[in-house]
Amino acid sequence: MVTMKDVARAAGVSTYTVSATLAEATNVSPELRARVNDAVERLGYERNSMARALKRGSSSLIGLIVSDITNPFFTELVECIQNEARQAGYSVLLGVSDHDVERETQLLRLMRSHQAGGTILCPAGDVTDYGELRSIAGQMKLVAVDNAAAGMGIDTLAIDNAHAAKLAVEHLLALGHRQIGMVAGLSRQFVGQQRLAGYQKALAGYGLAFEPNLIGQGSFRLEDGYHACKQLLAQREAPTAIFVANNLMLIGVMRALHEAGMKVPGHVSVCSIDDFPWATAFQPALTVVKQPIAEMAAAAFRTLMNRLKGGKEEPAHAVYQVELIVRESCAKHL
Amino acid sequence: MVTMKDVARAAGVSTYTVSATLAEATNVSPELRARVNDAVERLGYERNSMARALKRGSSSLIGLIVSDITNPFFTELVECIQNEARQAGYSVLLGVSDHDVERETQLLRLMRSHQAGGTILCPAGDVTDYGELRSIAGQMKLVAVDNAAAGMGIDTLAIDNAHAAKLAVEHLLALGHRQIGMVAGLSRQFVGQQRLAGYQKALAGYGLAFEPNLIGQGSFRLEDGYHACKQLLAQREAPTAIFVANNLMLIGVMRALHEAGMKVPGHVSVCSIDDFPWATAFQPALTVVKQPIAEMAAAAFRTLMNRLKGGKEEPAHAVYQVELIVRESCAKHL
DNA sequence: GTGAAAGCGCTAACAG
DNA sequence: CTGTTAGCGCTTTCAC
Repeated sequence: MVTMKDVARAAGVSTYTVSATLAEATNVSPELRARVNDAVERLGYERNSMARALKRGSSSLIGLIVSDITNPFFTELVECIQNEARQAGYSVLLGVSDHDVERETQLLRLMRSHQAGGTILCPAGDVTDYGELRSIAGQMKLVAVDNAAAGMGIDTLAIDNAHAAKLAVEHLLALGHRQIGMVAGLSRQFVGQQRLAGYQKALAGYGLAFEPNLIGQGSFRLEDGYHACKQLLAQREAPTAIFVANNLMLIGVMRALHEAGMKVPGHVSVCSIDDFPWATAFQPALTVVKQPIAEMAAAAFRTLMNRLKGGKEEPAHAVYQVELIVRESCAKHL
Repeated sequence: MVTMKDVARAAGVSTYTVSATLAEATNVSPELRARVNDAVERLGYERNSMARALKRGSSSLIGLIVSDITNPFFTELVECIQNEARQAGYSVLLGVSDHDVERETQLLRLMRSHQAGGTILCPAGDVTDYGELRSIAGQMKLVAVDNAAAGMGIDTLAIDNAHAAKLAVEHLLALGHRQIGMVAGLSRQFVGQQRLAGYQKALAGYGLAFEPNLIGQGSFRLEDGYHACKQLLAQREAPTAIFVANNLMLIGVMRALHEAGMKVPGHVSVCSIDDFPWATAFQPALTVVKQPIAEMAAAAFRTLMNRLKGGKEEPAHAVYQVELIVRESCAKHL
């Protein structure tokens, strides 16, 4: 392994000159600078980030923890944050919690151990799970996205999930549906709770009673959507429309519907939260509530950078606007 | 920041004892071990991976470079490799090259700079782009997956892309299609070249002439599929079937077909390479050639670990079996 | 404008 | 079984 010392020797200068040249300091004479660059090139030298981080007390790493990278929402979030980070000269250490608070905790420790100055976290759990979150994080800055609510003591960014769900369900209601099923998400997460609450609120707004049999419980995974939908279909009074709490479960729902020979929106209308590339390729194109992912990703990174630069404001909870995108998967109930 | 020294002082032992306890060495008395663990707990100590890596000369990081994480193939690959790595005590530093060889090179340098012992790379370019790959990598071990061919001087894992394409096209041929269009991928990548070659080979096997007008050129991105498909549809003699070189472009194709009011498989049959979760949720469910992603991911990681442990075999090129999964998107041509 | 030298926090060889 | 100590490669202060 070629070190800075080697480069210094090859260039006939001290390690300081090498370090300064690499850091693009202004006080190195053009001549030495050239000799250094030449030696770097010739030896194929690459600066050791570990030694650098150790000395400087901080690495150029940020942590990014998501619960499930195969969920298109998170995929895009990772893509966007990764981009932001690269442009700012940071690299991302990726962690996947698989919706497991335990594993999330380990990952947080890992990020800290790697001297990540900060971590963007898509929490797997509830606010109650995060009592010791601050102590795990230590000096590391934390920003929570998606499954986050005010009161975690850190900066958070999310949509108004109850509102998003309400929007979708009201769309169904406005089309005349009264038997509206829901494939709900993890009830121990805010996101799951709030989307269910939004559904109930929409129903209540129309003077409709909440019917527990119309709720299929899931945990945001594909298979959950599949099974919950089958279960819904088996009801005495099957729903004429189904609201699905996220896109991964929507896949499962569509698969179940497909298998059952149910046409969308002919037999049953479907809408869900989270837009994704496939939504328009579908026949019918899928009606969804869209979260502004790129915007949230950029803001999350910006928020983290602010903290890294020593921002001392009170932790803020930013709420992002969603948009109902009406396509073709919901029809009037006759 | 709490260091090992702090822990040692708090526990009334030397740093060695702390280090040994943390390393689960067997030669620390239970009593001291307990005192150390207690102090670690109390102080919220987390070992500094940077210092550790610096001292040991290697970090517990592996690099993972993919060209596009929103491509479900890569998403799943990342998911799988990430899982393997975690189980083996490694963390993954994620890089996205966006099909750009230049950026890929930078990422490789980055991985090296972070002391990644090895990197799993999904190359963005052609073999000719990799003359200096070894010098960029330095001591770092490299394993190439997906867009890789023998002769890169490193371990590679891939499917037989020509065969995969041939399989798909022959399926179309067997159904009676003779006007078969193709939405091809980046011609500067192996994968793109070989899938096109497979298409041509299948045609040749049926004594059919290659018709350049039936090829829509793309670069594996969603929009390419969309535009290439539109272009194909505008031909004097529009194809009765379309073979799409990857799943991201397939989205674009399905979107274009949807917009044009073309029914699948009524008006046009469609098949592509890469299975993905949505394929069965679609109506019709999509016929695809499936790559054994989990298997390849596990093998890639295993191969890398072998090199990390000093394996000295000749670089090998492992070829994986694909499988044509016939679903509903291809119908007999009447 | 440049060099020498002191550590950053940790591991491991050596000494007890 | 435990403590002491010499660096790992780098940045940066201080001296020239």
